[in-house]
Amino acid sequence: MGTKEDLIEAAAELFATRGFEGSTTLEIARTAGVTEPMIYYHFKGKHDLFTYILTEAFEEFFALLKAVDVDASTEFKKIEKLFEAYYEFVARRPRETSLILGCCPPKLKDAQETCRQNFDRLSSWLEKFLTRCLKKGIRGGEFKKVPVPQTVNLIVLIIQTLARQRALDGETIPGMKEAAVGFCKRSLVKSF
Amino acid sequence: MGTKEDLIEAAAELFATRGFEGSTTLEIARTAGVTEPMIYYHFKGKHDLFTYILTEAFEEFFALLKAVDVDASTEFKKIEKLFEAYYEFVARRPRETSLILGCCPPKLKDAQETCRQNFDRLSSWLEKFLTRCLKKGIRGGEFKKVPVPQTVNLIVLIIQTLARQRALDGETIPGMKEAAVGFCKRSLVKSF
Amino acid sequence: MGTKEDLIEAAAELFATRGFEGSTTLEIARTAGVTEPMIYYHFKGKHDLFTYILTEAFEEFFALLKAVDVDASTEFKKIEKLFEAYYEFVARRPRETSLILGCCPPKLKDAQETCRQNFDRLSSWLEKFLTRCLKKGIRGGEFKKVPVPQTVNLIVLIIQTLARQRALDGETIPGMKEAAVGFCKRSLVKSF
Amino acid sequence: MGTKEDLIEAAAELFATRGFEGSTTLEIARTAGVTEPMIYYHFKGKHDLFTYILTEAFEEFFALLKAVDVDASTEFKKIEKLFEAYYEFVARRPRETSLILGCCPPKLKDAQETCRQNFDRLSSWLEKFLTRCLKKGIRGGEFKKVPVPQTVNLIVLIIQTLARQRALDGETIPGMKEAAVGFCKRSLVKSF
DNA sequence: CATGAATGAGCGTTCATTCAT
DNA sequence: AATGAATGAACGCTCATTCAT
Repeated sequence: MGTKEDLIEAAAELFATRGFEGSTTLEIARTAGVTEPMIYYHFKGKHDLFTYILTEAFEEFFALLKAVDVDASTEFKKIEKLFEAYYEFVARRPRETSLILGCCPPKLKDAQETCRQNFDRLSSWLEKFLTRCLKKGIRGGEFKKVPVPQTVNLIVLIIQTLARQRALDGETIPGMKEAAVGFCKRSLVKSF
Repeated sequence: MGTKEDLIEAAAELFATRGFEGSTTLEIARTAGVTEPMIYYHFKGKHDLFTYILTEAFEEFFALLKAVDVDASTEFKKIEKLFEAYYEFVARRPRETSLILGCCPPKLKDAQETCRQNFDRLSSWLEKFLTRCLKKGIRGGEFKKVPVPQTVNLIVLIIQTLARQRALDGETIPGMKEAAVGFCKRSLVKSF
Repeated sequence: MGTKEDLIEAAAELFATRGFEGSTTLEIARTAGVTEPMIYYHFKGKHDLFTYILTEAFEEFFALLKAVDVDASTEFKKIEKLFEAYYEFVARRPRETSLILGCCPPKLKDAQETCRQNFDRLSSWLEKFLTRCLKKGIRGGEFKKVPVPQTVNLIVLIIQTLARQRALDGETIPGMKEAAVGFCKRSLVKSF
Repeated sequence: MGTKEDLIEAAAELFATRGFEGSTTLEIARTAGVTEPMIYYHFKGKHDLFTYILTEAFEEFFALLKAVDVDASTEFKKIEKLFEAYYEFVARRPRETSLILGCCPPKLKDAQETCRQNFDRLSSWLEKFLTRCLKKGIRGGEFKKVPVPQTVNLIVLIIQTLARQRALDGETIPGMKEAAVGFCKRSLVKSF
């Protein structure tokens, strides 16, 4: 495999487990089996390498999410699909999930970050998607009359933390996804 | 105020906003208005200072939780009280909440950490408390028949992430606590 | 002697002989008999150390020049005094002369440099001083009718290059100052 | 044009503007539109490339100087011719003039440098040439009785610094050459 | 209690150079 | 003739920690 791929591989692993500041360029290079300057041959620097990995991960994740936003027999089915998309991504890219949902480095708080844009894009996509679901479901009599923005936030929170848990620790309690879907269903769907 | 308190104050603020690795001993000392070696006079080092702050915070938090574990008219009331205890702690110690629930420094993953013990103690306390609640509630007919360990994990997850959100960003969406309690109530309580 | 002074001493020596880019912080520290981080304890960095030395040198030099700008029996006496001021400075601070007049690092070309301001200040002072001398001398019949701005530039050039030569190589040809003064006198003064 | 010429062109430009240490092999290669290893195909290394450029420049310069050393009606005419040779070279090869007369890299101080030999050869040629001029002129009554070696050094100094000034900054003050020639003439020639 | 001064170890980064192709 | 990939060595700088006072 190419050196660049090795570097990405090594960096993803280390960033996910030790964080950005906690991983050194020397460690990354050594883990990749090359010397430090190779990082600077393939990337502009440590930060660029980090951004590259995150951007790639976000792209793949957004592609997965796109498949969620389609018609379904009920509104709750759509929410269920969202759970599945997250679980799918965790399964395929556990390390990247840690990076996206996990302990985001304090740096990402700065608005000028490229990565920050992806975070915001994800948040607003989720918000719009779930808001539409809930409103339609309530109007159509499928859902109970729940406060929309707060419930949206709750569902996002549950999905993301669940995915993060799974990415970091693995499936410690089996059947979490089904339980979470059930938990939400009981809380939302009328005839249940 | 004493120097030690100034140091704790400054360190708590910096650790909460910049993270452990992102805060330097020089910054901490300067913010506290003293010189660096004072850190080593009062504590064994940067790490010890961090541990001290976290341990103190945990103690206060555990004291708050103890008040939750008393009799209540219904099992769900107990869960509601747990929500309130978390919100109370966030209100009183927002910085410490960030430290306890927020992006925990990767170092804390090491099992030998003193802090890790507190995390585990909190987890197991919550698990035991909620497990008892749920089982009693189900047996007594108050709750629907939900899968206990998974639901326990879900409630913990919701409470903690909610508290963390509030500590980090403030009450961005008003009425989140009530919405969360309602969300859980609908999902759990039979006659609702 | 204090560490800061040792660092200044070592840095002045190295900067003068090897240039800014050619001197490393490690060399400077070792020559001063301390470790590298001491540079960063006493100065903001390598660049700041350089600026400090140059600024100090310029101050001393300007003080010397101030003594030149006084009344004298003839205009040429003033020019002679300027030669002497330069030679005095070379004798007292040979290394600093090398820095001020010698191979200025390419960086100093940037207008935003603090040092650049000193260079410009020196240039304009010399220009004004000599322009006044020459004009007065010509008007008063002491000097021949020479083209003023060009002759000013020539005298500056001679003085500075001579001083630089002396700072870098020492007095290789004896009696250079007297010869230079004579050279200019023959060229400028009428009754000679 | 061949790759080697492109490299020389690019390197001359960069060395002249940024200095030897300030120019990197990557920059040189990129400016030349080739890759770094080409430098090592055509030259022994960065240093060799520098030496090559300087040596070439010196050769051309020496050729120009040879034309100066011929008979002329007066000794001062010869000196005037020397001024013209320098100005001719500046006009034809401004970048190389910067390299030869400009802030010579500190490395060139080492005696073992190939370039150093050229510098010395130039110096001694100038010294011999001007010494002969002055002695003849004094003996023949054309020149005033000036101290020879010092005056030689002064004339060299004036010519070289003037040429350097022109190469680095352009003709900032017009008529400098004429003024310089006039300055020397008044100082040297008796019937003037 | 408190500090100014000092340091070992390490970090991200750059650079001239080399090598396999 | 030319290049992509790779590296050893060094550089400017930071940081947690220590020590003499």
